Amino acid sequence: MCPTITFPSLEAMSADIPAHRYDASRATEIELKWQQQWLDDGTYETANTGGILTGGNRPADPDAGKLFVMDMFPYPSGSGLHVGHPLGFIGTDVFARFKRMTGHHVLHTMGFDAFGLPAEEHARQTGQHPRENTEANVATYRRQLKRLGLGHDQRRSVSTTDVAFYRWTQWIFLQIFNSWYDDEKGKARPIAELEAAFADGSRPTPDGRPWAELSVTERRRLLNDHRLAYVDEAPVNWCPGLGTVLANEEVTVDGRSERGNHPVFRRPLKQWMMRITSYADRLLADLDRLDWTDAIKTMQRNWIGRSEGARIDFPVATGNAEGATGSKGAEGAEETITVFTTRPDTVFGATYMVLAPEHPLVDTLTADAWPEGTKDPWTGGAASPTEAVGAYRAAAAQKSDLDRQENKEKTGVFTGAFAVVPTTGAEIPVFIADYVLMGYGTGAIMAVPGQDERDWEFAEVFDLPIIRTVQPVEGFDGKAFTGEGPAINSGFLDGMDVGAAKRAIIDWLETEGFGHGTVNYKLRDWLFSRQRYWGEPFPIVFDADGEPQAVPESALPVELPELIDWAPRALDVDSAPEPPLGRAEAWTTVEMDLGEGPRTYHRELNTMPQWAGSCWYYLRYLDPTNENLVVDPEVEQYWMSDADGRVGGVDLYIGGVEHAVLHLLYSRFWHKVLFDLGHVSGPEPFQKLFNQGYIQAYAYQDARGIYVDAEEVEEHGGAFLHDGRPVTQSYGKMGKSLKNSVTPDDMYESYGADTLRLHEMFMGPLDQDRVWDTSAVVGSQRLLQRVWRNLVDEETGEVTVVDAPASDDLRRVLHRTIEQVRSDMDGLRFNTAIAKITELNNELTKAEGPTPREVAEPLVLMLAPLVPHIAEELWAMLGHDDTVVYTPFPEADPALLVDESIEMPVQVNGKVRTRITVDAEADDDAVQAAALGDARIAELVGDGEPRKVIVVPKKLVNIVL
RNA sequence: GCCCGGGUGGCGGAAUGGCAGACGCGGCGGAUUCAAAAUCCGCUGUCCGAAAGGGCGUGUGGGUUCGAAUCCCACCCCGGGCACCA
Repeated sequence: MCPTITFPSLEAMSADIPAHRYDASRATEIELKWQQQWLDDGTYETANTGGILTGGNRPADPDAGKLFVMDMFPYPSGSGLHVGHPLGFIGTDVFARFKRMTGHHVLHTMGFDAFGLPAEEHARQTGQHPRENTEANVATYRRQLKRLGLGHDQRRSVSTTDVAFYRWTQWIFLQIFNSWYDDEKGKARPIAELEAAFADGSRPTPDGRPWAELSVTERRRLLNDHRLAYVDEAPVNWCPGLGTVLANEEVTVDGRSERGNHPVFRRPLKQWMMRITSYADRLLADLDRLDWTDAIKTMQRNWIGRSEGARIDFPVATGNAEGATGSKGAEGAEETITVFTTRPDTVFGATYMVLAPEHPLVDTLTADAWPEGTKDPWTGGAASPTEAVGAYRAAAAQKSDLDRQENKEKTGVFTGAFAVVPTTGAEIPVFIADYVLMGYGTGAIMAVPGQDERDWEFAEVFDLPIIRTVQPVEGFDGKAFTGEGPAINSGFLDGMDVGAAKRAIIDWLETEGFGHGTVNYKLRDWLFSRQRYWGEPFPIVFDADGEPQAVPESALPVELPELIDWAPRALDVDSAPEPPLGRAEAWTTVEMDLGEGPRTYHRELNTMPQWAGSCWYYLRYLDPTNENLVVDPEVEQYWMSDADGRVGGVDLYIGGVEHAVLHLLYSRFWHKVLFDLGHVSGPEPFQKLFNQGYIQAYAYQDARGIYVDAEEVEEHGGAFLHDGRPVTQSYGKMGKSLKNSVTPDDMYESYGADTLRLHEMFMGPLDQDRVWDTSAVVGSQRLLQRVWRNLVDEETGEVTVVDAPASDDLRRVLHRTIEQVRSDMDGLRFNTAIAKITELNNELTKAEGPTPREVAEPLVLMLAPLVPHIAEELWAMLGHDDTVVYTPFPEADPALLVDESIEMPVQVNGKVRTRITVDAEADDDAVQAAALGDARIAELVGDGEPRKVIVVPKKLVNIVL
């Protein structure tokens, strides 16, 4: 036998690191091992209580509370995940894991929002077909998320681009299409019920003709006018840069596309709309029932923009007819201008009217010649009203939204028409001006310069009279007065306060037939079609008359045709949008029998917007394989209802604040429609919403302003150097453009996934933005190393934990830690939970001798939600053969939370001067005596009596001299 | 302009009427080491002081309170949202 010579490994020789230290390579080994184990065991598969997906885990306790924890699903861009992306994912995962350990039945999974502009734009950049591109990106995301150790039920993961998924997106579209909003009942109803009501005469047709006398096309049009999804020719946001139209919500304040920052133009176009405005009041009212932050609720409230006021009809005094005045109402006049106002009480101060340039009445009203009394500035220098109006409208149409915003000087021209103020009979001139917007209210206003700043400005420019109808407060020296005060110059309203005057004038308007109290909303109907390839096709065909008809449910899914040439064409401003699906020639027409025998129909060539899939994906998580129903009602009820009498829905939804009015509003709307139609059990999708902060990173620019690789920058005495040259520090979103990305892969290599998870949770409160600093990550790794070292011998790899009892002090620290960690985790305060765990571990480090099992095990269990892999490993090393995932979270013994004696600070005049130790049960008098008896205090108090002594039980003593 | 957040050591942050700065990063000192790394121990808001101890200190100014980072008033700065919305 040859003598064997053993060499220490190179690594051990060079680094001289103990063989069993918890370092990056050990972490990686542990992590990959447990990830495979979890997968093999189906550890994160959650059982439904009924329906199809009954396999998987569920708590033994039949009364265990359910918990549906969700992230806003990502769109898999493929341009590289950085450490900022998974912050929220880790947050939900830690919470879900904590809740599993406290006995809850937890549903947690993740899907992919893979249709829509971002995915298509990315495909465009890579030149790949969107489907290939998307599928590759989804696969990458799945791998990256798995490497993080996220406990998702993989069986429930969906992608919006799966045919099996978008089949149901189309089905929901048909539900919406086949519904109308019954204002009396305040809910959506099947369109068939409206048809029945027309047919049996219980509901008259608009023109009064019996249903039976209407032609098929007339009936169809009438019904189509009522549907919640309808085609409308309306001014839309046309974005040639993206080759598509956009929803209002997708256009930024400066009139550019939210995606890609391309200019957006208004142009009329036939498009699909969704009647979200019917739900404005409910979307607003139900916000009160949600557990969301006020910031998000406020944004939604502002977007919905409810305001109370009145509609008032102003008869038009045309040149050839006597102006209709008096008490017979506006019906007698040839034309009336209806305005919306929040201040009907100021109608006596209306001295002119303004229509939006696009207002439909403008053509009818515009006079042939300037009437008597026309002032010079009113004409815009034109020879006739027709000419002036034409020129002004042309100029207004040229203006972009940005122009309008930047230049708020008042412009306008007189139409040559006059209207009659119903309360006074006064004739006032009618103008058009672009400060009145067609998209709000009625597109027309009564101008009351005395009480409205904009009207005052206009009145000054155009030399129009100003009548105050509210008495300004003493000392008011401004122009328009918008505050509270008694009515003046207002006939029968005089002396009333604003509220009373509003009520009185509305009564009068209603009695006299000149108007009525009403509520107005800023919210517009939702533009729902896009001229893009990568989206859900509409399950709609058009008949020979061009009326849309639903594809029967049996014909779903309407599959997206494979196209070689799918890219939108580069288009100029004046070109018409051109849906790429028009290039799938064999697909565009279809032979079908929709009840009138086989006929040829044209398919809808637009696709749905990105939001379609995200509007309802959470429902599919519940029952992802159901081929007969969008979601089994029993399963839906179980996961979406709320036992605590709250509105119900997803129990915790974490995502970015950027979806405050887009996804979160659309989704609520769809959910309410599904609720009205009986497909879901509650009116709201998301009970609790939490917005995680953003991770940003430092970026560095050299003297030329060029960004340099942040990784290569070194700090020397407060100055930053790159390649020896000084650079300036700033910070912003991580990404290629700022050259400051740090990827999870970098972190896995240096520290492992558990350290990354721990660090992201430790950086600060989950809802706060924070700046990434890679050099700080080591602190989280050190914690795990110390925990490891307190339980395991680094040299031998042997567990050092002993079964001897812990000292009383250590035991108290443990139980206090358990108590605090529980409440911190429950409140998503992971940063402070980690700090408490660190303190406990520091106690172990300090203590002489090995760690007692009664501390080691709770420590591992408390860490388990945060760092599941190392926890699982240590749990196994401690001799357990079950997973930590479902092991009960430690509970504090209340008896150990109270101390026998406590230390109390003693203040003199509010400044801490000393500390005394007193019995925890000591009463206030005893504490006071002890404080006054302290030598240092006695010295400060001196001979005199303290004026007052305040004893705050168990907190402190304050002696006032 | 209006509406939300926020402002605390060199840095991330903790404390929501009761000991300001928990926990971590960074820094300084020590132990260990031939040396270094790693590890462990100690110190680390600031000023005065040898020390004991004391002064000051949570954006600014005022107020309430025995006591304020925390509550109230006014203002400044930073971030976000909305904005000719009648």
